[in-house]
Amino acid sequence: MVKKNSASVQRLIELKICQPSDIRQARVDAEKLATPEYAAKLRTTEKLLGAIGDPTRIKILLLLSRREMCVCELESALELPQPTVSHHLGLLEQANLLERSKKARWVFYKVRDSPVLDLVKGLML
Amino acid sequence: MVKKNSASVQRLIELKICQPSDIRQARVDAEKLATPEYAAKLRTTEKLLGAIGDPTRIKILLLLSRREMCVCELESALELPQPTVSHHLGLLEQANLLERSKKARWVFYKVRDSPVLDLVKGLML
DNA sequence: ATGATATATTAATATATGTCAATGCTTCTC
DNA sequence: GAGAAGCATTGACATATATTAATATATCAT
Repeated sequence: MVKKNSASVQRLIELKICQPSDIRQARVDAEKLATPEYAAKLRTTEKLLGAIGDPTRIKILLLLSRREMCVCELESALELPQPTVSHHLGLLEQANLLERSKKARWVFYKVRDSPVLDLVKGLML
Repeated sequence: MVKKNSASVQRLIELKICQPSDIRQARVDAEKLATPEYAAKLRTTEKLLGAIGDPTRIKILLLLSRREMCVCELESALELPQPTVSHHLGLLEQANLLERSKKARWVFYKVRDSPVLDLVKGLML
């Protein structure tokens, strides 16, 4: 199960550009990243971070960070067709960044507290 | 230049589900988001946040957050071909999350301090 | 109940993005 | 200087994602 270092990495050690302990540590880190638990956490994190890597969704988060809004309001504010807005709202909700609630026949979305939201606001406001 | 509210939004106001002031505020927000300065900031933010929305790049950031590493080390740790690693490193560097330096014939990358990096570490470590 | 409204879902298409072989460039070694 | 090592770039391909028309679902008004 122990993986051999590549020739390049061996050379790094021989030339004392890297300490062997560093290489060992890196391998431990890498193996930890390949662990099932880490893989699961990685997927969650990836979905979360992927959700905020889109300009439309950044705009939606900023609009909703002021107050909750329904789909048709966002549609009007963003000047985008309704299925497009719903699609992005769905992704943000799946990433646990939004929360929905029905009022009459409207569906309102509001932001959930999250360090991710704070980051987006910090970068954009 | 003033945009009319959609029929749906008009109805929201008439039924007093939304205050007219809210709708006005939302329009102001939306117009601000359409501004050239905001568009530029949005592109920067999008590139930055897009950079961390990929599992390989998350792994790279975590490995580099311990110490700087050269491409061949990452290649070996991630078990990915060199062009793939270089590609991701390029994106992270363009997003200003990494810094390069040459030592002998190796190129070392190290993380730059950033709230974005802190977020990734917070989510994964 | 019927038609209208608000939203979600589906499906098709276009675009963007990740992957990696091949190649080029630079620096080192001999 | 010739060859090798380390990395970046290019190009081709596969996959993923955004967009949006069409449709489905659920709720409301009358």
